[in-house]
Amino acid sequence: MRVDNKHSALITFGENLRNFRKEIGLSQEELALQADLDRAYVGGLERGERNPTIMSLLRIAKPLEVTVSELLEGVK
Amino acid sequence: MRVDNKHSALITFGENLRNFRKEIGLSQEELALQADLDRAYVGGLERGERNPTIMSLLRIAKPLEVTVSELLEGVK
DNA sequence: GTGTGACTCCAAGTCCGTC
DNA sequence: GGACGGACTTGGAGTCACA
Repeated sequence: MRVDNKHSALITFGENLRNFRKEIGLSQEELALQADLDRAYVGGLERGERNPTIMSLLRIAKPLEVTVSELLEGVK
Repeated sequence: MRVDNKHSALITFGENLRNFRKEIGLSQEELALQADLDRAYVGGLERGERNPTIMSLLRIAKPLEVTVSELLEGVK
């Protein structure tokens, strides 16, 4: 299920994710492939519609070459 | 269900959490109350047996007066 | 290349308890 | 105060088709 009531924390995380992804010049599709995730799932993360767990954050962080902590900078 | 195969990322997070909690001088029970979480759940987090979501991290971070990013420092 | 709704499956998170 | 377990409900993980 998607997060209907989008929380600002998830929006902020999604923006961070999108920024990091673009910096490295990947498409959602390419990132999804490298993170071994579905591209629709990655898209949902960027739009703040998902509330991922630490382990999911870890899978996303690795191909972006950032830490989980960096992905969550400014999240409150 | 509890996480049987404890991942090092979750162990690291659990240690961070325990350190922050003790610094502020709260019991697991008191923290759970302030975070509006179950006391058994907070214990499980500290032991690295749980894989929390961003929103759960946020609830824990608030009473500890730290950021989610700080809670996940060193997690990889 | 991305957004979105709908779906299944199983883990996140709750609530009770004992030691 | 903290570790741990059983049983339960909710919601995240993961996937697909189609726009």
